[in-house]
Amino acid sequence: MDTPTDTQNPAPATGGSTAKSRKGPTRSEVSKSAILEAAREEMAENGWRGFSVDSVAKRASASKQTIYRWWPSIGAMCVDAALALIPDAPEGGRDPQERITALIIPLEAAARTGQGHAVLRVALLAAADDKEAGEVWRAWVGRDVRQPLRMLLAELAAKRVIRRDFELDDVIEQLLGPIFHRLTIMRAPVKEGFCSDQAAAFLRTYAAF
Amino acid sequence: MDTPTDTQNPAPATGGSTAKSRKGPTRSEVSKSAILEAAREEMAENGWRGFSVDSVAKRASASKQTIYRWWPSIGAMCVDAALALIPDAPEGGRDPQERITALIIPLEAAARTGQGHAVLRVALLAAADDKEAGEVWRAWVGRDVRQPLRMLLAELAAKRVIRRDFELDDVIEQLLGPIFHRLTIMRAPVKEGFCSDQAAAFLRTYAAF
DNA sequence: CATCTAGAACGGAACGGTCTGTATCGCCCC
DNA sequence: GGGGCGATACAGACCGTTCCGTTCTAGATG
Repeated sequence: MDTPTDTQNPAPATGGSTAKSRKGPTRSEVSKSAILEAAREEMAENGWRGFSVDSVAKRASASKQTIYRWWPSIGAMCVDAALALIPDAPEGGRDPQERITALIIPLEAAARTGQGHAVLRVALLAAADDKEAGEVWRAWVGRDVRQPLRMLLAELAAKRVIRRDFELDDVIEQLLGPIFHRLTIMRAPVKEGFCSDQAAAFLRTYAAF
Repeated sequence: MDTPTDTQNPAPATGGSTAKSRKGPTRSEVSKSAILEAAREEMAENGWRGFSVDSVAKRASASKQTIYRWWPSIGAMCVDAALALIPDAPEGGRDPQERITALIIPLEAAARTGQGHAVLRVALLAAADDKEAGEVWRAWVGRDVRQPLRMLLAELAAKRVIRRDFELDDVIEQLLGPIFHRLTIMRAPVKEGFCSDQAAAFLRTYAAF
C-alpha cells in the first residue's frame, strides 16, 4: 500500500487492446487509482450484484491479480472507490446546527456530484452485503463522523443546548439513516440542504428546554 | 408476471422443505410457498450478491423455469419472500405516537423474529440494486405506509398536533431511514421500541406549539 | 354424468456463456 | 535478483434459457 511514488504515466490507456504489449511503466499508485476509477464506472453502470472484477481489470488495463493483492474483497474495493469521492468536512461554524451539519455534509456533497449518487449507493450495498466492506465503511464512519460527533455532543450537552440522555448510536442512526435511505431504496436525488435539515431535526428532538 | 400475489398461503407449512416429496406437481401455491421459504433460507445464508437461483430451486425441489415464470427477476422474488414475513399493522391506538408507531412497527416485528433480520436486509439490498425489486418494495411502502401516513398526518395537522409545513417524503425518510440503516449498514439488532422512539422523535420535531 | 382432449404448469436435465479466485508466465524497474 | 506488474489460463460455480416427459385442470363432447 505504501509504495514509492514517482513517475508519470503518459496515458491511462483506455481501449485499444490489440498488440501494444508493454508501455505503461506505472507504479502501484498509478495502477491503484486507475483501478478505483474503473471500479467507480463499473459501479455506476452495473450496480452491486452485476459488478464484475473482470470488467474492472479490463477497463483499468490491470491484472486481476493486482486487484486481489491490494483488497481483501471486491466489496472493500468498492467502498474504497466511494470513500475517495467524499471530501473533508468543512471547518468552522459556530452555531450548533452548522457544526453538526459539517460532519455529514461531505456525504451530501459526494452524492450530488457526477456519478456520486450511484457510486455511493453501490458502496453502501457492498458495506451491507460484504463483511470486509462493512468493516472498512464502519471504520470510516467511526473516525470521520462518530468520534467528532461524540465530542461535539458532549460539549453541547455541557452547555445545556441538548439533553444528556441520548444514545450516540441512535443519533448516528437518525442523522445518516434518512440520507442513506434516499440514496439506496428511493434512488431519489439528495436535495441541497438535506443534511442541514437533518441536523435541525436532531436539535429539535433533543432540545433541552 | 401477473400471478395472484397472494401473501395468504392457506398452509404456512414452513416445517420442512420436503413437505411434498412426491414429484407430482401439486398445485402452484404449494410450489410457490416452498420457493419463497427456500429463498428466505438462501438469503439468510448467502446475502444478496451470493444469492443463487440454482440453490433455491434445488432446495425447494423446484425447477428454475417455475421461478422465472412467476417472478420477473430474482430480486422481486426476494422482496416477495420478505414481505410475507411482515405482519399486518395493529389496529387502534388513540394517541398520536401510538398511531404513527402502528404503521411502521410491522417492520420492527419482522426484524426481530427468527431470520427476519437477515431476510429483511437482503430484501432491502435487492430493492436498492434491482429495478423490479425496487418497484415491488416501493409499491408495498406506498400502500401500507405512505398512504395511511398521509391521512394520519393530515388529521394531526388539522388538530394542530403537528405543523403543516412538512414534506411527506421527508417524513417517510425520517421514520424508515434509521431502522433500515440499522438493519443494513450496522447489522445491529433492532431494539424493542425502536419504532416507537422514531415516532416520538418525529412528533417532537414537527410539534406545533 | 362420465369421458376425452388440449393445454398449462410442473420437476428435471442440459446448453453456452460469464464470473470468480488462483496459479503461472514474461517483463521491467528498483 | 526480487517484487510489483500485465497477461493468460484454468477449474468450479452460476445464470438465463431451452428442451423433455409427466401430471393435473378445464372445458367440450357424448
